[in-house]
Amino acid sequence: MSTYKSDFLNTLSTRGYIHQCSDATGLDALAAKGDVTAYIGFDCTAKSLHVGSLVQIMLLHWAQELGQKSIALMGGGTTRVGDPSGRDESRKLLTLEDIEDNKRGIQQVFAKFLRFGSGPRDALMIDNAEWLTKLNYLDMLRDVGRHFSVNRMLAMDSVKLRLEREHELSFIEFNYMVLQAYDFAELARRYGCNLQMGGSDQWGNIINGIDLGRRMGTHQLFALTTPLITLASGAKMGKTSSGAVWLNADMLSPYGYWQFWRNTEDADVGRFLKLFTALPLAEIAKLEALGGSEINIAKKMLADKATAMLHGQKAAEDASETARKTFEEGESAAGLPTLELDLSAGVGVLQAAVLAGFASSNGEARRSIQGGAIRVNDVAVSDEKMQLTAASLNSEGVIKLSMGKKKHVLIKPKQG
RNA sequence: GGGGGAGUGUCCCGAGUGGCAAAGGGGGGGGACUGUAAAUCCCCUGGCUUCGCCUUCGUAGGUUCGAGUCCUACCUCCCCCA
Repeated sequence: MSTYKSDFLNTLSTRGYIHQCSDATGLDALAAKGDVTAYIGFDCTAKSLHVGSLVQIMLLHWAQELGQKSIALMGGGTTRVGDPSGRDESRKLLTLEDIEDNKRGIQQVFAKFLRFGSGPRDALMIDNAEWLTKLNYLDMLRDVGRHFSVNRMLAMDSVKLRLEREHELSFIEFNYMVLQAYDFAELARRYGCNLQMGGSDQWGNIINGIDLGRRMGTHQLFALTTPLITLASGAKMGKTSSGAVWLNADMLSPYGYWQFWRNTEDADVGRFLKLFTALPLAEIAKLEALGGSEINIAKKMLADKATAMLHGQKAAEDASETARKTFEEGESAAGLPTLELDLSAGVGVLQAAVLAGFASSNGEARRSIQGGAIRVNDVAVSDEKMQLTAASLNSEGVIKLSMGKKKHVLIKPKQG
C-alpha cells in the first residue's frame, strides 16, 4: 500500500480514507513538498454536523498534521441553494436566519480538530457566502456558465437519479454543482487551494470544479474522495437508539457520543480506529488482533480516543467512568443524564418515562412496561400505575430510571 | 386543452370484497441468548382519564345503520394524445 512518496497520501491510504483520487501521482508530488492546500465544504443544513461528516473532518485534520494547509469551507452561500446529490427529493429551502444559525453551530466543532490562525500552516475557515452572494447573474453566466455543458450536467449522477425516477429537480438545485465548482476555482485563486476532498457522492461535483478551474486558467486542481462509511452489517452509520449522532455537545452528550463508539460492531472496530482516531497503526493492529470478548478493549479505546478528540480528554474519561460504573458495576453513576422532578405529590412512572425521553406518549411507555423494559432502581416495573415518590429514592438520593439495558436517567427531587 | 392512472397508519414501502384501528414488509423499540457486538428467536410499533372513548386512508361535501372502499367537487403528482 505504501507506494506514495508523501506522508500525507501514505497515511490517508493506509488508514482507509481514499476512495478515488483524480491524479494520485501529481498530488503525491505536491504533498511531498507540503504544497497541498486542501478544502472540504460543509453545508449548513442543521445546527450541528453529525458523525457522517467526521471522516471529512478527520481528513482536514490529517492534512494539517501532515504538513499541508487545510481549509474548512462553510456553505453559507451554497446552503441557500441546496445540494441535490444523493437525494431523491428536494430539500426544503432554509431561511437565511436558519442558515446563519446552523453555521454558528457547525463552526464550533472544527476548532477541536484543526489549529486556526494566520500562519502558513494554520487552517482557515471561510464562508462561500463571501463571494457567492456578490455574484451578478449575467456576469456569472458569461464567465462561468459558458464553461458548463448541460449535456454533461444531465449525465451527472445527482441529476440522472432524479430524472430517471421522474422526481422533480428544480432549477435552483440544478445550479448547485455550478456553484460548488465555482467555489473550488475561487478558492484556488484566492488561497492557492489545489485539492478538494469530500465524500464519494461529491466526486462529480469536485471533477466539475477541476474542469472549471482549467477553463478559467487556475493551476492544476485535484480531487480526493472518501469511501462511503457503512457498518459491517450494511446499515448506514450514524444512528443511535436516540437519533443521529451529533457532534455538538448540546445535541448529544459526550457520554452519548462515547456510547455510540462503544457499541461499534466487532467487524468495524479496526476500520473505525483507523478512520476516527489518530492512534498509530501499530497499536491499532494489536487491538484488532484481540478476539472474543477481548475485542471490547478495542471498543473502549475507540470510544475513549474518538470522544477525547471531539470533547476533550476529561470528558472522555468521565464518560468512560460513567459507563464502567453503570455497565460493569451496575451502580447509578453520577455521570448519567439527570432529570429533576417534584416528587412531593408523586409522579407516575408512565409520565416519568415520557419526561426521560424513553417514550413519546404514555401509551408507548405503557407498552414498554408490558414488555418488561422499564426499571426503577434496577427493579423491573410491573405496575404501570406505580408512583415515584421520595420513598423511591435510593441510598444516593436519586431514582435510577432505566429502559432497556442502555438507557438510564437519574431522577433527582426538585428543590423547593 | 383532451384521455388515462395514482395519492393508505405524519419514518418509509405497500395490500385492502361497504363492517377496519385497517394485511404484509422494511426501519425503529423491547425481551431472550451473549461480550453494552453480530447473527438468531420472541414481543411491541395511532392517542387517551384504556373492560371504554377519541382520531386516522390527498381535501371538502354526499349516499348508507355503517365508507379507505360508492357518488360529487377540488388539490397534488404521473402517463398518453394535442
